[in-house]
Amino acid sequence: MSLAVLEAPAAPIRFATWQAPEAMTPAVSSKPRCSNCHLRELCLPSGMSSSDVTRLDGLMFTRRKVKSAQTLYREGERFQFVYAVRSGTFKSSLTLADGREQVSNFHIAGELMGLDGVAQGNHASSATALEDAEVCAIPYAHLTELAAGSSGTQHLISRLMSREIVREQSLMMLLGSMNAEERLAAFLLNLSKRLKARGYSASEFHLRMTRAEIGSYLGMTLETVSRTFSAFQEQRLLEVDKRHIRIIDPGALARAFEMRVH
Amino acid sequence: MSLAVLEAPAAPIRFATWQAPEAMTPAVSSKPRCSNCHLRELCLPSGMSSSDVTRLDGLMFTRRKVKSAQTLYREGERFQFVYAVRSGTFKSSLTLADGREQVSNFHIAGELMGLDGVAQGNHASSATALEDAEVCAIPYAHLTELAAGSSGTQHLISRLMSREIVREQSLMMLLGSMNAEERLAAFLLNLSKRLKARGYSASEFHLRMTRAEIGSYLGMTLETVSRTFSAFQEQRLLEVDKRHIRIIDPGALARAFEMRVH
DNA sequence: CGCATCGTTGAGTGAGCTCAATGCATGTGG
DNA sequence: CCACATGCATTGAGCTCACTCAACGATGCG
Repeated sequence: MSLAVLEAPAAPIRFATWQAPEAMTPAVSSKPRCSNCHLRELCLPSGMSSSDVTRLDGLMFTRRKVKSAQTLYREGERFQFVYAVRSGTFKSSLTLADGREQVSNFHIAGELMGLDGVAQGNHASSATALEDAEVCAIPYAHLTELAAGSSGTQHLISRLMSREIVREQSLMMLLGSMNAEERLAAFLLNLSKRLKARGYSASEFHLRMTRAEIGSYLGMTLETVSRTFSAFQEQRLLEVDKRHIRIIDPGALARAFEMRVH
Repeated sequence: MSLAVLEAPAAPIRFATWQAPEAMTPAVSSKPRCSNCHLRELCLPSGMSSSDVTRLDGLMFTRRKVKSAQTLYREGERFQFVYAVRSGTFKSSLTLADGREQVSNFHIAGELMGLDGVAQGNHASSATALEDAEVCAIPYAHLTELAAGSSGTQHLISRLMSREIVREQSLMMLLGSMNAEERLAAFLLNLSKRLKARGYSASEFHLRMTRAEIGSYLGMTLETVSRTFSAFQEQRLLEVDKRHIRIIDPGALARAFEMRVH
């Protein structure tokens, strides 16, 4: 890959009209629908009117199981599908020249992956399952077809992308102006909120990623991640047992970086 | 502001249909058009077919002059317009709790600002002119109206947003895995490329931002920026006189970080 | 069982931070 | 026109946080 901040403007790209699902995607018994999905409040239809969600049911997409450590797509591959996580956890990552990987995001149920591929028509990052997972593979060309006849769907796509821009801006802020404790605190509180929104405990959870992956995401080494976990435990903010985390004092954890970010 | 990585999913947002331009935007003699703008290859119409650009001429927008140090919009303000830079330089920034600002981008002629506002309906960052400047203020609601009748315009918006996502991913990579010299080299080469694409010299230019702003953007202190400039000068990679930069050895500058990013 | 992966912890180091002094350019008011 | 203030950049000195290198234990898989 090459650093996008160094790239010249992109060449024109046209997306083909969507056609029949490919052989690689396993056949499903009955057509899956967004409107009766238990993740509809969090996922693609989030914030849509019910009539728009009904329209979204016209969307042809397939479910796909992904085993732990398998990749859903790799950077540079042709961009065809946007993926919504149904279950499991994914990481998005880029590979640096020296072989190290840079993790750019983690995705849990109800979250979308692959929108970075729209820009160039190729995926800008790779997506790897951190545990056995299932996704909805949504043909992007078909999604835009649908959007052509529905301003609700059109706004939806724009909003999802803009949200991604805002999210990354925050992460840049984190990487640009926080120390190790603040970074890890922000990461844990963010994960906690997302899990809570999905009906899981906000205070106790299991990390699906290694210390190295957390470190890569937060711009620090795995040793520093480990030491910072230990430090939080000594301060009685957390209980840490390998990947099992219990947040004892969320307030103090929040204060760790609310000094910098209001 | 609050860190978006900590936020729960957004509430539904509807954009009003665009109406007449507001009193705050000065009247213009004749309706400005994209199709005969000298920046059309770089700006909004970039990569569009000529028929789509003709369609884009239906877009009602106004020109607006901005004095140095004036803000175009502030974080939290209602998002109404997307801005295209016609001349001058802008910075996008967020304000941290301790009063420090975090610069998230610099914008020069032909570049867009404000797309981060789509997500929440409010601007997620502020835009400040670093020199006297002029922008095209494009009503976003009107842009989406236009997109509803044109898949080319619709793709354009998606692609521009996706490009922004990819750009920020690169910056995250920079902030997460590069040292001071690599960061400054990447910044200078990026600026050089963008200036070259606009017909300016790639090797000699004037920085419109302070050392503090560069430092904030790159995640380092102004002193380290200054020292790194001096180091590059000693290595005969640059000639630096305050804000005037001459790149002597672009190859060596590129090698400074091509070791990490291919 | 043996090997690989993952996590923890220690010791030492250094890149980049903070604090501080100084110089230069520009603007302003008397 | 001078005196003074202000903003920006440079440079030095010292320190510290997070990095590198290393050892070691635990876990899990083929």
